[in-house]
Amino acid sequence: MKKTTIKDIARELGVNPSTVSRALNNHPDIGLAMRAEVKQLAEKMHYRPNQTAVHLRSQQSRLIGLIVPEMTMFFYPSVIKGIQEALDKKGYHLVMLSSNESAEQEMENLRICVENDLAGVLISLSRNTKIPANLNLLSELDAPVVLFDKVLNDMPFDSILLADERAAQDSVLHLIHSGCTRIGGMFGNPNLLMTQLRMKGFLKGLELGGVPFIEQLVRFADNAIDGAQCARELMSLPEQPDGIFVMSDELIIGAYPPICNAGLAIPQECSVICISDGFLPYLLYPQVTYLHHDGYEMGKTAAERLLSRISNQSSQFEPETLYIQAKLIECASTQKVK
Amino acid sequence: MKKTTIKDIARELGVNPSTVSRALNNHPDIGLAMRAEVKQLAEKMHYRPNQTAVHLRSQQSRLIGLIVPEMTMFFYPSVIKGIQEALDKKGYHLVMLSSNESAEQEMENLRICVENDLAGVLISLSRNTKIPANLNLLSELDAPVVLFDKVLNDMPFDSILLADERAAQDSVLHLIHSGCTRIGGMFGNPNLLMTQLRMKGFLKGLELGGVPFIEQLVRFADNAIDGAQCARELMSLPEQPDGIFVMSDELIIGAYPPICNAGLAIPQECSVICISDGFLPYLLYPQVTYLHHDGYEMGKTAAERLLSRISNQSSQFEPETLYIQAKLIECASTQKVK
DNA sequence: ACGCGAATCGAAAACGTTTGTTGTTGATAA
DNA sequence: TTATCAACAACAAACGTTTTCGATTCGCGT
Repeated sequence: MKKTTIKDIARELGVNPSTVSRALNNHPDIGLAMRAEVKQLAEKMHYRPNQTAVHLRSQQSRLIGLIVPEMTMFFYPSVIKGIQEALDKKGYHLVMLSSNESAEQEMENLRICVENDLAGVLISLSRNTKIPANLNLLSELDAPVVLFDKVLNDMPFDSILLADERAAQDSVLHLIHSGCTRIGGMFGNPNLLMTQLRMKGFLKGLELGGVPFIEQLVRFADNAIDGAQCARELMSLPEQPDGIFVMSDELIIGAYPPICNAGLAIPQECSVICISDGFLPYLLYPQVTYLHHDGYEMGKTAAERLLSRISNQSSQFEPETLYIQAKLIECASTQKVK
Repeated sequence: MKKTTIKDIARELGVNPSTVSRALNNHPDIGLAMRAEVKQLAEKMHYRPNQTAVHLRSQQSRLIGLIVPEMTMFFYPSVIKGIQEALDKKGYHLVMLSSNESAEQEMENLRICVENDLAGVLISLSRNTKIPANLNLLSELDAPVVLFDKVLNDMPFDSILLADERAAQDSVLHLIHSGCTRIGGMFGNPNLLMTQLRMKGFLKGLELGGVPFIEQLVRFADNAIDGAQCARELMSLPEQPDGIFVMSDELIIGAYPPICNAGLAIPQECSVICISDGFLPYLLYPQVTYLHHDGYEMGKTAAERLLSRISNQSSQFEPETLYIQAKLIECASTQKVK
């Protein structure tokens, strides 16, 4: 069944399409009688405005692109939820694209955003993205861009980040206050800004807490499997750690079983703390204390910022970086002292 | 910077826009020399076809809608991954909408699909959706619809379902083969088709295995919290179960801790099996044997079916129901006999 | 009676494509 | 030479809106 258009209504009523359009949009030029008549018929004919045509004519879309490296069960579901709520409120909708951790696929996704003339784009960068290659395509996109979570330095866009350094620092300090003196750390790929910041916070925490940095207790792993291996190495050292900071969900999931099975009592002999989306720590046994990396909050913040950039499109702007603070959620696994 | 259009290229070359369009689309009417010239200039001017205009003119979109009840970390991330891979291959993109378990929001989302003239829609129904209310809006949508996972009976659409009954039956039989004789069950909302089917499989499994059905050992819970409560009740019965079937991820996550803490050795005194997306069972301790409800497979199947309906739009069709088989993944928690 | 400003609506162009039709060449065949 | 036919490209309409610019009517004050 063909959809009814403005023209159909106009023909039926013997008026001009422009009149129908104005009537439906409550334009003051149209008399109240006519408005009512038009609206009533529109209702009766199940008229739905064709957003594609609106978009083409008005030159502004109500679609927002979201590009993520991979659709994992950590973090991104809650990010998406946050984004959607913010967008819904303003009548925008979400187009989901995945780069699969490939810079090429990411460019391809950007091309899709350009071609579909999306109103704005939210990006969490793939781990293989280098700056200059993607930047020219990004400049073709004259829509606002907001980066979140996975970003690179010196990009001319708004960024939403976890307060990584602070979260790592707080984690370490919490371990120290629980009585730890030999603190290990498990980190992700050292090329990532995120890793560097959390490393920095880790060191700062040690310094502030007056606890020495022990290089052998620090490991870098790219994924859960690596994480498990590193954890085994760590726990089989002659002088084991009495506290471990784990930088992410992906790592804790691999590292925790080996840590638990190493023969040390948790948390009495070895405390564990991590930075996490907040779901895993409840499931692992014993439960893990963590600094909550709130995906919902981050998604919401990113989307709101993007929308505000869209409405103030014209005005020049300085790119800003907003930080989401991580909150400490305490479970059994660090409560060494009573 | 304004985007270059076909008109710009045409003006630059002193030819008609239609020639440019045909040249870019390798229409045989255009000479090879002209084609090359056009393409070269298009490249140089960074021309990107405006998909909105293409869509309006050709009357076919390359956007697919996805409506889910809620963006949870179980199941849907892998579903989305499966959908995206299938869509990507054919050059379609995904618009994500959430109904938040509300029938009204779901209708609103459908309206969005209609207004944006999406090429097709994938729906996992909200738990509050009743048939007739949404059906008239669904009929306005002249694009194909495929339902998956959460569906209702007697809807004139393709459906992709887990082989629920079979999965439940296999679960129970596996418990029985492990030596269980007093088998409990935890189920979701009894109004859901999914619950009814899994209940049916549960009963069939008992029958086939020659083990009696014990009504007191069966519980219904709407969510994880309820699940925990029900599990406590179950485990505090005078005659405890020696095997428990749990119908879903949402329930096992609430129910497992009480089950573990009830004083029975797992799996020696009480075996546990569930139907799951496949992630939780590895995290819980002790690990849980499960029948794998593969979201990726389901998303892929649903998307492929939708795309095939889209290409054969014209031909009449009989709605079909496809079943995804669940595979048994064995962990420690049911291996009672050795 | 004349002019003037509201009030209401119509005509047409525009957004960027695609496509059916028509027109212009140049070459080939009769 | 003329008719015929490719080959190529221009013209114009169309998709469904919105919006600029006019056109018409009516009431009212002078």
